[in-house]
Amino acid sequence: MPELPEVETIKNALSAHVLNHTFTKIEIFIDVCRYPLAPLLDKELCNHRIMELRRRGRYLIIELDNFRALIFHFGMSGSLRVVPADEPRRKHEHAVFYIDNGMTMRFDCPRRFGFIKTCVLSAPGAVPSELAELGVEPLSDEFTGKYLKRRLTGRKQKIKTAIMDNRIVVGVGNIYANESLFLSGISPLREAGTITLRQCNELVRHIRDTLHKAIAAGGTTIADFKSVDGSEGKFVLQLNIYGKEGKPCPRCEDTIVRNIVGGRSAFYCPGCQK
DNA sequence: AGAGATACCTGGGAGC
DNA sequence: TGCTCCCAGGTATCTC
Repeated sequence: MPELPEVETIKNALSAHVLNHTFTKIEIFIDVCRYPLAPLLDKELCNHRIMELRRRGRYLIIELDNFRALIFHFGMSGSLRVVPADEPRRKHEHAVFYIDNGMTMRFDCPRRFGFIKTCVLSAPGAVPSELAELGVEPLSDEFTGKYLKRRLTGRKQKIKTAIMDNRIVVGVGNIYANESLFLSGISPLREAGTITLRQCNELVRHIRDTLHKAIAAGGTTIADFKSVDGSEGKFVLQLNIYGKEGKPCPRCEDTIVRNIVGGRSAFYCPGCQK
């Protein structure tokens, strides 16, 4: 699944192929991914220079020279690859962008959880209004224990739900949330507002740590993508708690349990996560 | 307004 | 072997 580091990777690799180029044609092959794809047929998206690629959270933004922008989200199975225009289309390539250099950029999304939106920017370089509410980047200096504590104060929702809320911090998925709560010794069921500053510091440290490990482990994906063959890399993360229901806790050997929190599986050790 | 539930979708694994 | 069922995931939207 494209996590935050992988979207960054996609952005960097894609830049070389599309920056300062134009799309000459856009084709869609299904009506709807997460949202309708018909807006991609807007002629304003073609024959305008691609000015900049940006990442915000798990969103990729491609900005054109006419205030138009494309916002990509890859859901859990989406990807972009750049291949020659005459290469046969794969089953789940739902949108094909023809580039003025003979290549195509293809949006592949088997589970259709991803999306492509179009938007009009208020100014060059502006944040699309759709993304204005997003919280801080987890690897930035803004994401500190103090910041987290401030955002959690007074919140009654569970801590796991809170750290997965992208209005607070972007890019913390279910696996990261489970793992970083385990490493911090905090139960996912804890009321967010009761987490102390000290625990917030720990949580921030472990979220960053887990992300950094994911980046390191994602190296294969990076290499593959740069070769533009689009093959998926092995995203390997050392998991302590995720998916380990019924197994002994690696820290205290109590039995790991699973609970549904915010509609998602929460794995935790009742012995050492309080 | 805050918080929780749900829809969206399909590949893949489990169970029969 | 082949069938059915259910689950995973992030976001937007709905309801309470």
